[in-house]
Amino acid sequence: MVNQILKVLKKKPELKNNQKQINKNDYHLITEPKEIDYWIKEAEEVGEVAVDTETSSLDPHQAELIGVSLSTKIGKACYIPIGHNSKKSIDKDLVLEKLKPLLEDSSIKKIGQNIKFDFIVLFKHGIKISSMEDTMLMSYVLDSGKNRHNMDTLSEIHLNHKTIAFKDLVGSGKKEINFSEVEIEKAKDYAAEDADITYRLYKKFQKSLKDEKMVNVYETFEKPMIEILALMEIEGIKVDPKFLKILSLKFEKKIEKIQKEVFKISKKEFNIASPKQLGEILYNDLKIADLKKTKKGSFATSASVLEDLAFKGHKFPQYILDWRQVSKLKNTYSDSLPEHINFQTKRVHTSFLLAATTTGRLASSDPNLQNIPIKSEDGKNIRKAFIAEEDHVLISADYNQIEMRILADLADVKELKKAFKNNEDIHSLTASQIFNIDIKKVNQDQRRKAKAINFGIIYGISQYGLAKQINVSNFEAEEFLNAYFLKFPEIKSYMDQTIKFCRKSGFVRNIFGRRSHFININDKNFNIRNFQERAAINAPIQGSASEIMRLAMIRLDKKLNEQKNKKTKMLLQIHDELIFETPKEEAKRISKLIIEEMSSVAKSEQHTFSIPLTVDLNIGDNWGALH
DNA sequence: GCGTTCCGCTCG
DNA sequence: GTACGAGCGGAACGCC
Repeated sequence: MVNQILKVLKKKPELKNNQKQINKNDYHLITEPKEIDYWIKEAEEVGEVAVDTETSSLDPHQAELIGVSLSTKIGKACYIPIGHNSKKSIDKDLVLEKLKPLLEDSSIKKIGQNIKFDFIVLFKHGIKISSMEDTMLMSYVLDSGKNRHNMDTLSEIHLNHKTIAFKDLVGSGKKEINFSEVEIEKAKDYAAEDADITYRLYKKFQKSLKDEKMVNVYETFEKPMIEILALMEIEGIKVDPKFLKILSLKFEKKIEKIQKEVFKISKKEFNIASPKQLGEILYNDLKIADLKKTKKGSFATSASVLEDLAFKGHKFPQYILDWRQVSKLKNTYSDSLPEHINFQTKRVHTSFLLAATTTGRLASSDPNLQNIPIKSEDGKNIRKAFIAEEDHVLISADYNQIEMRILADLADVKELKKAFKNNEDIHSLTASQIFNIDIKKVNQDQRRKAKAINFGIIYGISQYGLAKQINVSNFEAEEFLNAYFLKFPEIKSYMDQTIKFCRKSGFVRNIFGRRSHFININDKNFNIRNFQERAAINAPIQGSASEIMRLAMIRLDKKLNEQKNKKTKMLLQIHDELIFETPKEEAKRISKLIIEEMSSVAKSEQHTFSIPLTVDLNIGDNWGALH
């Protein structure tokens, strides 16, 4: 709820009345290959060039190249049409032959907006762009959390200029046409503008990064990730569609069976997936529960509500929970993953988003491979569909308790640091501290509660939230927290200091200097303010962890490239875990290397941690076998 | 019909 | 009225 309010606040750049007109007289349409030479010479002289590709699809793995635009000077750009349905289009091979040396020349910077996309598209055409700069990532480093980082928004905010909308060119819905059908003159205006705007933004952001001392974050944690992630996306991962088909059928049967039981009780058929209809049945027909509503005034049928009812012995809500779980697995995973298998590579290629989170974490989409099920038995089966090629294995390596370790380092928590150095069980230690008992006498329930508190701390806990989570009274939760802060006073002080700093500055910094902005931290609305405070406490912890993983990926990429045959491929990152694919005979040797490199990030030019980073590693022929 | 929001589920 | 950070699918809604 609060989150949604904040999202609304975040959108909407406001154009000032005196909007700047960008002169388009200096936008050139290239009509024959030799005209390109002029632009290459210009790029060589200035040592940098803004580049943008136009394609037939938003999916770079199946996108056809339609055109390339270049800009070497503010206000001056060209468009090279190579895949248009028009006689004016130039021969693609000739153009790429000319552009290849420029794009691969490491002494000339190639500036793009989300240039990972262009890298992938051109890689498929035999060109490997080097020396990349990215305005999207510069913007992200400068104000993660304040704005979105797409070019239209950036142009409006920083240049006070509204760009030509892509939709105005191609239309939308059924009437949408392919970019290759767009009239070349219009395509030129649009594409040249994109390159021009990108170059303008680059110049502006370059200065801001220096002024705000954010160059290191951009250079160290963003730029090296572009190529690494692009190559991971291009590599993809093998998924067994037959296995998923069988799972879908199994889920289908299970869904039908549960549905029958549900209708037996409701005595009529309805759409179980509709919270509205379900609410009617639950509250009006069956009258199982006291009426509960969501904030918007509709019936509340969330898992926590249904779980409470199920706990009281009702069968109906438990059936609904089971139905939802299985239909989620079917709709989101077993039915949908096979549709993402690339028809040429036979593998699934996710997209890793570098500028999507407020903390510096990556996100994954189309499909999201960072939320593949693991917690339920049915869910685990989905993971078994992710497999290694023949004679290969998958390796998974994950950081152990990374966020608690960061908290220990960041807040300088003596007891925690000691425990990590001695390789103790951190939740048991916490339990022994807050319940004041010997660590050997900690029972399951005490450890469970301590674990919940440790998580809560990382999330910027409230006693109310903790009480709900571990099902104790508010009073008891408060007692636990008091005991906790008494034993770990440095944590309390970290939390207070962090909020204080954020109130004053509007942002917090993680260990490596990245900022996360919380511009509503002083909001007069209690909910919004508290929400931002919790997020501000969490951001340096979650953010530092993501930075550690970035450094590990950069080190590993370098080490793997130094290997003789370079057969081991990094495939996926799931926040604190990396997945690799490697020939069987290399697995042992490479595993050692992975553990070494990941652990060694504890000591880097960027930061020396006061605690060790330990890594757990597993090998198997499918992802399901790795835990 | 099409785009956006709500609700609920998945993960770290 | 609440744990932090994400993305996706289906239903509902709102606007032609």
